[in-house]
Amino acid sequence: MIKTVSNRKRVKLSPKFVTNEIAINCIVFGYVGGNLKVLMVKEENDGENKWRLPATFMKKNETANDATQRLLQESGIKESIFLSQLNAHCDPNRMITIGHYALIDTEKYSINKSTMSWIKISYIQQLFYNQNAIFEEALMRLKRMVQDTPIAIKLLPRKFALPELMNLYEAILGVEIDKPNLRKKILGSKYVLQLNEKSYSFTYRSTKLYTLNLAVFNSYDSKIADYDF
Amino acid sequence: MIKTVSNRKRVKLSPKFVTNEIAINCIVFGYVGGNLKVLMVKEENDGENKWRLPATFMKKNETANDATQRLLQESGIKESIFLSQLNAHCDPNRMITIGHYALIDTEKYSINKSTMSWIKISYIQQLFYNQNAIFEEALMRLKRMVQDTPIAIKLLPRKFALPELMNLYEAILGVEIDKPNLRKKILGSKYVLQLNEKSYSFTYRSTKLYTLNLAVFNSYDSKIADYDF
DNA sequence: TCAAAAGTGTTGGCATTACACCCATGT
DNA sequence: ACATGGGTGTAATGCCAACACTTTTGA
Repeated sequence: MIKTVSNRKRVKLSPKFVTNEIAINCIVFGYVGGNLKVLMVKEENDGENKWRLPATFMKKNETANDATQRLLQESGIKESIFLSQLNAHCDPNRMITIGHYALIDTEKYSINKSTMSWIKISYIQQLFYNQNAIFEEALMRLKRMVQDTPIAIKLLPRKFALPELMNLYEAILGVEIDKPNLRKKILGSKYVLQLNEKSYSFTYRSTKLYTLNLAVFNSYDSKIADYDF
Repeated sequence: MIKTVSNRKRVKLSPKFVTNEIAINCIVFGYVGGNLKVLMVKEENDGENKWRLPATFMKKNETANDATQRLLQESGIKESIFLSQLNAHCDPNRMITIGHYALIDTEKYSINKSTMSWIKISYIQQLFYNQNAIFEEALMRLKRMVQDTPIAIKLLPRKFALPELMNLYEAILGVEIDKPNLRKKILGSKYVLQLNEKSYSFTYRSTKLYTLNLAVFNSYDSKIADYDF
């Protein structure tokens, strides 16, 4: 067996090693008004209103995760469905930004800052600095997760219709979904329970309502944890 | 369309926001002597030789990727098959460590530092600080990649036998592989070309040798790029 | 009454799994 | 000669994509 170091002397940094300020930003995904949206911050710039990703800096005694939780709290989001770190992006001589992405149940929590709002992902164009790269990374990770786990259901309201879920999948993946196959997959999975109610909220048509089968869903929690990386 | 900020005033940091020193470490995987191994650094500690992951600190003008490349260079590794960032691990009040993992063609490059050596992954026990978490993360990412892409072939010597590839898969995934099914998969994929040679190097038995079909393999480069996240 | 959208059923193909088996060879 | 490990073939399975189809319902 290989013996490894259990405690090590404190490293002394020579001047050539820089220390940096650490920025945190978070791509917050939510399903709002039938659309996949991202939480953005309004910023006054030369009298014009423009948008950027929510961001903060790491404080003393905080981990990156702590700082991100704080960032969410400050926006009125007490809890997220899922939160994970993305790559750290380095802008030499400027700063290091650790990206994150979060999934939010927008039925449970509403943002409390007038400077923020939900922006449809198709509207997001050119972000400044490295924020586009981080956004793309978040979207790619969301796509991967949504294809391999049932987590998308948690983005929907507690009572939802299958066409609504299909609409969400299409928004996230950016492709058309085959309706019969999606129904088979979802209903066959036992993730959802059918309710004795019908809805007119999503479309003008009435549709059967379903709700998450928590017991079955929770048995997949360990699989969802894999998507931390 | 939403307008976004294209340039922003420099942020002034208040004293409550800390700046940190950024450590880099890298889990370097290689296939050596029929085993999956990781590059470790010998460290004198109270007269005993112990092992740790290769590490450095980010210098001025460097990105995390730059620093990792430098770390590899300093060990004699000019090029890697694959290199990707892992999560940043935060130890409050101490430092931030950005993990990386690299795959190395050990036939092409040999380490030039007497303080380093290749350690079988099954021998790696308790690492100090957060290095275990980073190691587990690297291994999980490697497993995922190896299951979904043919990259494992690139870890092998230029000429290799199928039982050797099978052995590598078993070492990485930690499970038994069904021999007939693996053969079908690999040979059916056209990733490999059969050579008119036989080998006695891997086992005492003679086996047919194969080599990577670069043209076919390269058509999957874009898929491999997905594993940056 | 008609179009659009909800909802159902059938099919074929592809990939994965399990496993039985033959063959070559080093001891 | 025989055990070990290299190498081959086949059948069962399950998943997924494609698509034809019926039913409902709001306008």
